[in-house]
Amino acid sequence: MASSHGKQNGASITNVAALADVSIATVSRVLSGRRTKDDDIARRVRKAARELNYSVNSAASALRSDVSNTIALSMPATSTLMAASVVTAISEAVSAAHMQLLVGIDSTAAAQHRRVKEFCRHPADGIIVLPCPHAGMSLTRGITTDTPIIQLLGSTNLLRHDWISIDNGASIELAVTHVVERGATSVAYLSDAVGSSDGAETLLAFQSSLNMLRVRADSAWITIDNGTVQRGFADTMRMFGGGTTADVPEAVICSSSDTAIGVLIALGQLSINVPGQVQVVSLQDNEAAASSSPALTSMRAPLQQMAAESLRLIANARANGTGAETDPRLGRHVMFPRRVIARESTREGTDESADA
Amino acid sequence: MASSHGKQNGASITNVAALADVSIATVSRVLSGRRTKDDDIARRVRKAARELNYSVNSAASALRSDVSNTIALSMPATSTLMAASVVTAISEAVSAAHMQLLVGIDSTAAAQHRRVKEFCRHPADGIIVLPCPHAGMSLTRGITTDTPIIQLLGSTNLLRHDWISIDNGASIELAVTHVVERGATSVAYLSDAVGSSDGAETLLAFQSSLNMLRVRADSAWITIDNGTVQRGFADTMRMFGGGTTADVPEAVICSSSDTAIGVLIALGQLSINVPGQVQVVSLQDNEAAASSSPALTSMRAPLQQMAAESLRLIANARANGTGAETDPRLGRHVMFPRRVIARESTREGTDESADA
DNA sequence: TTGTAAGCGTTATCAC
DNA sequence: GTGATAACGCTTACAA
Repeated sequence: MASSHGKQNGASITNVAALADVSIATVSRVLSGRRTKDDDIARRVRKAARELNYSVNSAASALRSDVSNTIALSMPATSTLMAASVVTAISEAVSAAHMQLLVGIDSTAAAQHRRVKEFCRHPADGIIVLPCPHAGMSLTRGITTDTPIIQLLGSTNLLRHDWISIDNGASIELAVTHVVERGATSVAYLSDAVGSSDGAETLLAFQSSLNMLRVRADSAWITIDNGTVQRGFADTMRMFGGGTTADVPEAVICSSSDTAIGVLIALGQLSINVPGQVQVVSLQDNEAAASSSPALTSMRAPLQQMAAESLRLIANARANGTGAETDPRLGRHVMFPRRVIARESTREGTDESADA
Repeated sequence: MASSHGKQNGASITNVAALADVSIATVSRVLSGRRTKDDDIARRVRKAARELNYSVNSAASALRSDVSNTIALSMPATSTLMAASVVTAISEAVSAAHMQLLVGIDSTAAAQHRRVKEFCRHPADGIIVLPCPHAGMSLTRGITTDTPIIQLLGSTNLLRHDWISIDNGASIELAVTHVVERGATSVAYLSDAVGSSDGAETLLAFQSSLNMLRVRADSAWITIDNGTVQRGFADTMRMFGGGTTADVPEAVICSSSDTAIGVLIALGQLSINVPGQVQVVSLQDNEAAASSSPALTSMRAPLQQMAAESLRLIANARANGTGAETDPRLGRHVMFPRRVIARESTREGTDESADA
């Protein structure tokens, strides 16, 4: 073998053991925390490891112990911000647990099926699956494995495993509550029908929130269309452009931030003050929301929490054996509501949410 | 150890060898393609592997051969679409090469430095680094490794390794050419000054394009501001809202799609036809661009090509030994211009770019 | 071409 | 608690 390609790093456990004058078994125990005492031996080992710039060879460790310290993530190829934020959140949680993150991105359900199968084979301690938009129930069909699998997001429990998702109903209820607490007595809802079942669920919950919170919504104020800026602009011009005597809502809730920004622009054009005369909220935060003027109050899924919960479920499954063996249920279903990021487009209220 | 946790998959190379009635060495050779003949033995081995649902244990393979078939990607925590698309492109290229992708996301230059150092230790055959926005030259300081490292994007060669980036100058020249070919003789440019050195480079190239292509641009048509929808709306109202006799450009080029969408809305409000009276182009595609009306012509970096080139450079470096040893230069620098995705906001021209 | 056998660096087992 | 030693599953000289 050419000299150009050798060990990446000269130090192995043997060198550390020699320098610390102990056996390799002791080094392994000290460095993996299986030896609790913090005596002279432990210090010597740690010092030697530091001096040699040693870190364990994960391949050897994985081979011997069957623990790879690796989480695998399978997700679709959407270029949506949500997806990017999910990866970031999971990466941070995985790093915090001193693990590595393996990512596979596929644009079809079939490719994702192959990917998950591949992940099951060997190198992952746990698998997180964000199902492709139109994936069927067959995502894990024919796959039998001891590797814990959890589904993140998606509209239905496709995998028959643990499932972490967003509570759409609770989310919009929080949005309506937010504007009502700030004085609104009537609300419009510009729905984005894209995620069909999600959209329907949200719309239903919106209507029940109206009753619960005694808020009025004219049927012309509830529209279903795409999530573009222009749609928000056009809907607002139609709703609010009818002269001073027209009946208009005191708050507008939009599925997408783009739509909400269209609303803001139209209201600005009509010289209607936000949040003074009308409050505006988006159910889904994006980068533009924070930099619009007025800055847009919007909602965001607690992805850090969801990522942490994913790892917790995986760790549990590994500790207890596969969930399906010890637990006859399909799998736990944990739902998180989105949280309100209060910005300038709604009135200041009693609470103050921090804007990350 | 509890029975719940054993081998992920019962089949190992020994089982395959037994079933195919050959030695494990032969199995290894057949399955790794080191044995070219396709005779009865090869078929028996492949059949046995298939029947046992066998796939190599990557940990064992990596341990023995020092080849992990893994590419590591370090990137910042931007939630921008560009970042998401980069990961997708790299993931696809890596999968096509039958490798795995390890991802680490960090929000500070220091964390990224640690990450790259960690990646260098063991489990990666090559490392792709997207530098944090404000990373200094110290990203790989103190890191010595045989693992090939390449920098993707970023404004300067921070790593002193091979570097793949976007040709901003060529990109805007292509944008100007695009509208000029379609009849524009005067152009406005709504610049986004965020990426300071990128922005400056682009602005400079814009101005030299004007001379080269004999296009006019009033100094009031070149503005530098944020990349929001509202900025595009406001700038357009100012430029075009001055009555019918005002001097207005025949094309508007925007750094960001959001800004361009603001331009479209304002022009619609002013009843100015797009692309008939004014063409609009964005230098950076996003999801909203395709769904606006009229659909927005915009530019997109050829990320698939850039990802493939990254892997090619890594493979080269591995084959030739570390670049720095055999090649005294800092590293190759490969630049790709963005490509025009022609949509409705510019007139139909001679060529027709496909919209992926 | 094929089989035999020696490792790769680590963790688990078993004596002490 | 510590140290010797045997695995883990694979690739690769080397011998046949």
